[in-house]
Amino acid sequence: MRREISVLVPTPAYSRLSGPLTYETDEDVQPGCLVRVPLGQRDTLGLVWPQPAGAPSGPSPHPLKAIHGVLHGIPALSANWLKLIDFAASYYQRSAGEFAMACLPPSLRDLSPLQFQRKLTRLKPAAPVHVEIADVPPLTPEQTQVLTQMAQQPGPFLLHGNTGSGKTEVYLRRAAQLLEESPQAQVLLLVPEINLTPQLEARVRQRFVHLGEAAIVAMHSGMTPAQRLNSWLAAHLGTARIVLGTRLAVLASMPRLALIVVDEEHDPSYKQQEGARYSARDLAVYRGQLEGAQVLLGSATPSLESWHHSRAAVADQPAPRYTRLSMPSRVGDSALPLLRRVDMNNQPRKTLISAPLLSAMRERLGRQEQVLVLLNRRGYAPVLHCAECGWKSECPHCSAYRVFHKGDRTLRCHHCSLTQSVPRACPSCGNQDIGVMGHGTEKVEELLAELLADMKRPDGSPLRVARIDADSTRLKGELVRQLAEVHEGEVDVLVGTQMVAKGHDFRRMTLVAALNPDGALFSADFRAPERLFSLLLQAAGRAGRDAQLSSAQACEMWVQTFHPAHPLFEALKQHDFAGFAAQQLQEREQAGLPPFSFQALLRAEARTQTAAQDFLNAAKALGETRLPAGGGGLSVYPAVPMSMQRVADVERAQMLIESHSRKHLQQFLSAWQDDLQQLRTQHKAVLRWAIDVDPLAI
DNA sequence: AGCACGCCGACT
DNA sequence: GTCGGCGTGCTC
Repeated sequence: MRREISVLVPTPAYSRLSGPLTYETDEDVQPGCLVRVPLGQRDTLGLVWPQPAGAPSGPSPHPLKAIHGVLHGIPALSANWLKLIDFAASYYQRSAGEFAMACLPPSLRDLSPLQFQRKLTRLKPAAPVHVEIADVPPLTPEQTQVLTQMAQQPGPFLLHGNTGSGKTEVYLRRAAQLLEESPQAQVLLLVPEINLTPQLEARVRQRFVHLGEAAIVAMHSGMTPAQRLNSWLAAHLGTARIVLGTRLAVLASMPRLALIVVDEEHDPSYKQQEGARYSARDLAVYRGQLEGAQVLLGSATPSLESWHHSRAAVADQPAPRYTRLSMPSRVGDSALPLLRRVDMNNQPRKTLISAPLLSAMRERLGRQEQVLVLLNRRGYAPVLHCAECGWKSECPHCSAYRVFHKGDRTLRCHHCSLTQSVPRACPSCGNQDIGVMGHGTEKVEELLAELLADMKRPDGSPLRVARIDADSTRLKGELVRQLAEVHEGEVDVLVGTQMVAKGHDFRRMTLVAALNPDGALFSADFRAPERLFSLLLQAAGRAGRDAQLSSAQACEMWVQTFHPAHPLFEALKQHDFAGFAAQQLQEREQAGLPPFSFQALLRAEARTQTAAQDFLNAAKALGETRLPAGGGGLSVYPAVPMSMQRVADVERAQMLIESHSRKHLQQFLSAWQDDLQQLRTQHKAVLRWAIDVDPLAI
């Protein structure tokens, strides 16, 4: 019997084909089935979508094409999963087809029904094994308390636990409980960056070894297409009981999902920064509610959004959305690091490493302890400049300076990757004597090697200063190798960007220093203080995880600053996240910023800044006719250049839309899409545009 | 986005 | 005479 079915195909919203397409078929295909369909000259993957309610069953305006085939052998994607895609696509203003196809494994797109069949027959079944699980640490009273609450309440939960308080153990225990309760239950464990946490995967595998090797799968963008397909199938078929993945895993098909854990929930990498700009943390909360799975967000420094959503209940106010759980103590009672501030106003101008910090470092190193030095700027010097004529190493294609890398004597643009060798003389006036301005990690590494040249290790060899940043870890496997060196004590001083502050525990590290964190104190980005606090507290948490250290060796976090009395540092000194958050939230509330308002950005890219802004302002004009009189609590701000205005010769501009009501913002944005489509024909100079809902940086 | 069609410059 | 540049337009 010939039937008409709706099918999602991979077409971006701006291709004028935003909705599902209609095809004919003889087969009995249900929503959620994967099919091959003809699309123009192509043969492409499609996802059968529920027929729109009250579908006009009259004759279609155009002759319909028949589907090419069905990918048999797996259950259809669940109604809940389709609903998740539908919600996510509409919330983040993308077409459902684009969203759905983007979260299916890429290699699925290239398989014919026959190839797909063959693939399925080669899958490994799950094989539980009978083994004793070793090394399960005893629970602390706080962990017990938190687990009891999780067993009694539905959530979602925000677990606020200091670094070292044993959050991971809570995740594992709760997962174990739920997996045991139901022999088919599945757990989704999300982490910011899987490359940084290979030891987490090892720990999960060790703890759940009895489920069998196939029951635990990883899911992240670093995997090969074949690996990703295997993991996806295992999750979809229920073979995988635990999925450990990065943000893209939040959209994996898991028919028996019982628990979603979002570790380090504040981490910005949960927000996708291109294509469909979704927040995996926020989708996790929605998905948990949709599928009846418990949601646990964990962090030592929760995002202010999550913290606010877990505030104490107040009469006459809407009930908080999350249940807050707290674990303030460190396992083993190791002390929290002490904060030491160096007032840089009292140091000689242009000091990079102050005398008090250096002597503290030397003292630690003398006791064979390790030191971590943080500077958020890679390369040797951020700018090269000529004192004669004022030339600076600007990038010809971007609104940024090219950074001087001494190691390979290059000038590199960190935005468009333009790399040239360092000129011998000023390219503008020929002056031989060009100098550097500012400092990066390479310079710190070099300087520390000089300053510590007289110190020896117990075996008489010189101290080793190493650097870990995006440059030193460009080659695959380098990060893991370098971190292993630090762990083994081969390295005495580690210099790095914020990438080393995440996720790694260095047992012999007893001093962590941030050389120049002041930039974030007075930044135009209202989230900068939140990120700095989180970074510093996390970095401090790297230190002193070794409970065997005596109190005389108590760990220290050093901060060099021109604003030692800044409230952020006061709160950091007390390890007072709650105080810091309260103060920040108060400022946000007064300024009408998130989480007290909701934002979206419309971004445009064009060859000229004017073209980009013209498009945005035309969109603004059309949008404003849609606003109710008085604006309805919604503001559309004028177009402005982006803070990185030009990248690779493309000019970028953006426009902020703000509302006190998430619903109003949503309604406005979806209606506005029509205007934007219209404008496309009149603004051919605009290369690309995109809406970013809940943007992280403005 | 892909992938066609379509109309103008440098090569066997 | 063809190969190939990317401008414009369509895909149930």
